[in-house]
Amino acid sequence: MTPNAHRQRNHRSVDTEVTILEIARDLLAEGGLDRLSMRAVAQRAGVSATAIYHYFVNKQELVERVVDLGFHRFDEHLQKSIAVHPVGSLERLTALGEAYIHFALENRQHFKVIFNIETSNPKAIEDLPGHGGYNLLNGCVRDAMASGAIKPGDPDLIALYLWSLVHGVVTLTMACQIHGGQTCDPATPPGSQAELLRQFAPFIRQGLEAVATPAAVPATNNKF
Amino acid sequence: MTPNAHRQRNHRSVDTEVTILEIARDLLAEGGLDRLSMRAVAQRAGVSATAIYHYFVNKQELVERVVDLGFHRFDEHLQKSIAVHPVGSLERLTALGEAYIHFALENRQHFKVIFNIETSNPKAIEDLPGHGGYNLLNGCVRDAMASGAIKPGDPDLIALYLWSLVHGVVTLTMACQIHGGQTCDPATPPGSQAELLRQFAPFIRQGLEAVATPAAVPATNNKF
DNA sequence: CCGTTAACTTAACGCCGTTAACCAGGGCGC
DNA sequence: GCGCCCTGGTTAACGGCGTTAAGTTAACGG
Repeated sequence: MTPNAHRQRNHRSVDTEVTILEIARDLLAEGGLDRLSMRAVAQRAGVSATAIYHYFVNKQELVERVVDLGFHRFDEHLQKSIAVHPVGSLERLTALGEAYIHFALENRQHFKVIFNIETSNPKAIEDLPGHGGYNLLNGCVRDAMASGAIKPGDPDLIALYLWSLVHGVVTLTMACQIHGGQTCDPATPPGSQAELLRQFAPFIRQGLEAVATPAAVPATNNKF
Repeated sequence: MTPNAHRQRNHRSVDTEVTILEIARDLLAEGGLDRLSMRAVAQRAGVSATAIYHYFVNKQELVERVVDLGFHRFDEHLQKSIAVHPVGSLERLTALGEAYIHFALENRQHFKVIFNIETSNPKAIEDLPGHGGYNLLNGCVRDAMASGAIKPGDPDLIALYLWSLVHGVVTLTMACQIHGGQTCDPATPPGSQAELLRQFAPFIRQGLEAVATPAAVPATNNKF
């Protein structure tokens, strides 16, 4: 409401638009896409529902704008998380993965909408701000490869591999609670999934294939 | 007392219930949860919308029943896919992963609802039919470990690792089209993601960590 | 001062899930 | 056979949703 911003030919209030966006963001975080209704946003903003249509053509665009905001927060979160680790180190890669998981589980509703879910019109990865964290990951992989921390190979493929793994941990966790070794409570503490990723580290580093003497252990052949 | 008593006596009802379920399944596959409306199901079934409430307490239960059906189809699909491969082989594991991806991308809407997405009340993995394919995977991992194809270790942890990876490929693919090396068209051919998984095989088997002489390649330190 | 236009309103449409009330008809005890 | 209840339906309606249409108010440019 503060009309300190004068000299503008268009008296379109940027304030209201920002307010709507923030309210939409909050409602989304509170209860997902169901809670984020045009009417609910309008009520909380103190305007009529149709007023929103002066700033956004429809609900989809409003949601997309909110998602865009979330993507930028996501990217910032990731960037901060790796900043303290030396470039090219495996720690930097690990921190990135853990930050990914952490953000996703701390901002579930946002994350769900961010990564499409039901919107049914998947965006190209190139359209996402920060490529959905992919370019950060790609950079870390390239650095790690250049520094000799990981094997030489196609950095894009390796980045995709790691991304899939971490993203899978997140989505699987959101779908059904996973017990990372021992924890099975439905509360799902935020750090436990990052812990799970840490347990995966040996597989990521050394792989799964047996190295020598494959005839040592007798096969038990349990069917299920 | 027990609802099973009249369930057996009256005959016509079972037909309609099955009809409703099948229509709901079809509608879901066609256009997701949006298309699956009580009224749409009713119209296609030739009854009034409220008639459905004689068989299902609400939409959520109807969806859950449909999801349950989908889970069983999913499990059957996975079981069939590995049946031709020898127990304990890596091929069996690979086939399982590819079947997972294949089913998911061929039945996107089903898969999305199956793996929760927005239902916001995640089921425990133990409640899922076939544990969401997890027990099959677990068995394959144990067999492969017993036969010496993969390193000894915690089979549950390894299964979770592989599950996360494959699930990540699927969910990431559904979120934004991923170009597995070269393909970038939005059509997303069904086999290309399984191809992606096949490209991951070296990482899964041997890991990423450099094995020797890490000082060979000069670091270029590209930031992004 | 007047016309334009941004900002916002109310009314309404057609969906949606869901509830309430009602009704036909067949199996059952009497 | 008669009355009863229960099953499997019906129609009407409520409140909420996204969205459109039309109208209103006020600030600005000329």
